[in-house]
Amino acid sequence: MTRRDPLNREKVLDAALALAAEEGLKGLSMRKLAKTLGVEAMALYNHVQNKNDILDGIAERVYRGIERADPGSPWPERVRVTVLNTYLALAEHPVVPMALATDEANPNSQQALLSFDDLIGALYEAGFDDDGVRQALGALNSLVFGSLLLTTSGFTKARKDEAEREQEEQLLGRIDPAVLPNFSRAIPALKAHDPEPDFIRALELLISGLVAAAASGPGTA
Amino acid sequence: MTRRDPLNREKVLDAALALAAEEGLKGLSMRKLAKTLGVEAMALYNHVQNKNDILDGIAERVYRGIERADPGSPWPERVRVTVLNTYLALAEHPVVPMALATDEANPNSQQALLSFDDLIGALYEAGFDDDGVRQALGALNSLVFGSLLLTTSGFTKARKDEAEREQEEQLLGRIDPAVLPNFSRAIPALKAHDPEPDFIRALELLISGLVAAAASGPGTA
DNA sequence: AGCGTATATTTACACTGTAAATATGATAGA
DNA sequence: TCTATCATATTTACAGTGTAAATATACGCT
Repeated sequence: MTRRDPLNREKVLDAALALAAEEGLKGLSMRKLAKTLGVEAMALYNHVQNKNDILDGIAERVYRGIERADPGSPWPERVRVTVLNTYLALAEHPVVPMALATDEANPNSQQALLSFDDLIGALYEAGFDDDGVRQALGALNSLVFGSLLLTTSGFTKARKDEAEREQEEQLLGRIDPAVLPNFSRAIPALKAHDPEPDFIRALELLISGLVAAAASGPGTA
Repeated sequence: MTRRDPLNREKVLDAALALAAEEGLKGLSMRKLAKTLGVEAMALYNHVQNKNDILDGIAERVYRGIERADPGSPWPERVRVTVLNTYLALAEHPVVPMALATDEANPNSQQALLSFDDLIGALYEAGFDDDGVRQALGALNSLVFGSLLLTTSGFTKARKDEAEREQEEQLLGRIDPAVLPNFSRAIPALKAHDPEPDFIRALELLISGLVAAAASGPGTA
């Protein structure tokens, strides 16, 4: 039953990205994905190795969309732009950091390594030695993925359905200001917020630290 | 078939923590868990609401094990100790950050909120306003979870089995130093490393930034 | 001794990913 | 035009998942 307009990998990845955007990583199943394409589940396997391959594919695609920093700009700016662009690209497709963190997608795709390469290049140029580069890279990466995952998961998730919102209300109601005085006080500020400005501030904090460390000697990040 | 020594919630959580330590979050299934307890899967439901309840339980238990900072110490030290102790406790049970990040466990358990409360208290004492507290808390949390998840997942995972190691070798072999000059150079430094010292350095970086921000005025973190 | 209750098992259902075998239909060659 | 080939899609199947419902078991108490 070859169709007049047969499937191909790109269409499968398109549909997967769309389905994951609606239903999340756990809602992305081969059968449901196939249904959105008007096909049976096993048909997908003609165009894709398996489900992990799909996740690898969408991760690689999202990484490909990351705008690269101007190689001529000073290194702190290169770090800032590379990290921020990575954050922004991944934030548009929360399924990707999720899949990377749960090891369902390969974090070392060729496209991902390109971004890493830019970042590492900037850090070497800053004067860090190998250990310093590893530390700085780890810190920046941690901030990106931590921010993305925390804002996606229950900590501070922006999009909540009715049941979740109700459960949250219940939680806040059960909080005893005598037991958690500081948390209670901070509750209004912790309410769902645009995570991007907070991320940018944290990134600036980290970059300032890196600039200071780079100036004060090689090695220590 | 009540047994001479019946199950209880604590035993289930013990076994779940042990099984998850061996097989990871995805390897933790009700049937396998039951088997380690010499019981059928449905027996677990007499002591636990469902699988999410188990994950909530082990998360809460791990959070309970976090040593709290001396309330008398200066705020940067309180931040340092609270964050580090959180990191250390979660690092011993990687399944917990994983379950929190994937929304399979409740990140706002009573025990978790206790740690948050300490942290938030320290930040208010530092002079941050509500927004500053939210930003600083988010940055610290992101660093903790990002570090934990990245070192657990494929990015820089320490424990790898044979297949993974082989796949990694293959990946490194396919890297073209002309395409990824900086990454190639950094490969030796990126090899599996103890993540804890790197985390501590990154945390110090962040805390330094917070100290500076707190001194320079209220609000901005 | 026998009843009630807490606990454990059995069975069942709707899902999951995917291997293997089969069917379909478009295309290339005679 | 007929037919053989081959890429594509479907069907069937299996082992696994979480868990609802019904059933069986054995303990403690009166």
